[in-house]
Amino acid sequence: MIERHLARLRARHPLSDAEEEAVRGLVEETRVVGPRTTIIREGERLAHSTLLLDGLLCRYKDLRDGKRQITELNVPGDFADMHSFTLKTLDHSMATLTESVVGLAPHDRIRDAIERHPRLGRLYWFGTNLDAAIHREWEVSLGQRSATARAAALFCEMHLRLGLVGLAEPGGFALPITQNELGECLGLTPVHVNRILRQLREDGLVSFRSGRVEFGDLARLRTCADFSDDYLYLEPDDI
Amino acid sequence: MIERHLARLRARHPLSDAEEEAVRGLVEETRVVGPRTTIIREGERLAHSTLLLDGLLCRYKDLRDGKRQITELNVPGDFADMHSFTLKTLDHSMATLTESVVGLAPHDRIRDAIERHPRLGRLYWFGTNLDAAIHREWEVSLGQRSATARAAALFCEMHLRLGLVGLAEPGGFALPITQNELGECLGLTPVHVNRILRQLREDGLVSFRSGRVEFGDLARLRTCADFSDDYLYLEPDDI
DNA sequence: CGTCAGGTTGACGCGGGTCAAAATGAGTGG
DNA sequence: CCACTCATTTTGACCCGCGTCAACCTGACG
Repeated sequence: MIERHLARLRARHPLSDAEEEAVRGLVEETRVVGPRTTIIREGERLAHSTLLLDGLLCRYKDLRDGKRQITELNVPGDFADMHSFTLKTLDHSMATLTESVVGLAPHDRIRDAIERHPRLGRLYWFGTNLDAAIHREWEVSLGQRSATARAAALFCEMHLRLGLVGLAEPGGFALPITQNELGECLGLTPVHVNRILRQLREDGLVSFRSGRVEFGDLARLRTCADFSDDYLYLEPDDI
Repeated sequence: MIERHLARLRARHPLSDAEEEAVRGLVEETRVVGPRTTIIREGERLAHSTLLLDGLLCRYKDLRDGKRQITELNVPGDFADMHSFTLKTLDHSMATLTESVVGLAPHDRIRDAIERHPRLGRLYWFGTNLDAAIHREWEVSLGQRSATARAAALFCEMHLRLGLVGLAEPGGFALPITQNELGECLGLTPVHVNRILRQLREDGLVSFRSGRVEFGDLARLRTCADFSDDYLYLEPDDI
């Protein structure tokens, strides 16, 4: 199942055989985790990074008043917390949204692989910088976009990211999360999420129903979100 | 002026003499840039990273309707766009807020230094992961905090980050930006920024006037913001 | 003294939050 | 197959934080 991770790496940067071999050697152990389970708690000391092989994860931060903000979603193929390699402890928690399969990659294995293959280090560094770019785009959504545009932008993003690992079709994709969880991504209450989903559906832009996103008019949806995919760095490049 | 950068690195991780020497060799050229000047435009291809030696920078993204969201502020000592080392092109623009002095570090010098000193690579990787942590905290602010709490949280963050490089006093610090720019950080209109600043001032928590932040009651301000400094990773650690 | 950027204030409107209740639908056990 | 439970979705009524619009004030600078 590590193929998805390799596919995602290769989509942007070619991999040598030796690099591929090194990547395959990173995962020490795989685990199956049930849905809605916190797997890493804010502040916990970590000696491994988590590769998402299948399922859906989120990063989130809790607030005093019981609310939480989801700061990113992770799709299969993502090294969900490669940043713990240098941070040692995370400023946020991580939880599964659906049942997931994760691979554990000990930090010392990562360090060895990187020292032997410096370019691999740059590729994984790129990966964490991509996470930061996604965070920035979410900041733009949360700070400037209307509720409707925020939802539209999220659907556009997830469509492309899931597409990279073969988990999206041209007309839609599975996103098995609740409207409440969608609200925690978008900084909205579940009630208002429900209202804007209805509006997007009635306008024929996109429908979100029983865990699936189905596009009605992708072009108009992109316009509604003022969406540009630049921040996802889909184009291959030297590194 | 690179001392501030070295001080910031050393505050979290000890540096060997060889590493320090390598850092000193990164900057090829320094430039003075006037206030409110865009120095890197979204999408531009970059062959160097920018070290902020003095002044204040911001990263921002423009929207179709003319608004913009500032996604992070950079303080002296920050490698403002180390992420361009792996991304090659940025998903956002960068501009000075005040007159600034920047050092240009060519990517090939960075690559050499890192291959010779792998730990230095991890230190700079840590730096970009810290940026991502700051982005996440801003997502929390933008998504969940009230306007007042957002401003309070930003003042707390900048106090600590500027303090790390000796640019803050216990009771306040210089933050020479306009209320409009503050609004672009917080996702608020300048009018509303003005109102909440008045409220924070009248409540005796903090005052923001003619480019300076003066704390009235730091403890209550932290409570008001639900602020925790964990995400700034102030504690030294092995890497 | 004029100009102009930025700060300040007030009146008013709207997007999204809050509260409450009902509808739906996926289990689960009898 | 039905009855029951519980999470989730849906809808309506109402409210408030923040945006909008517009005017005026302040201070730096020529």
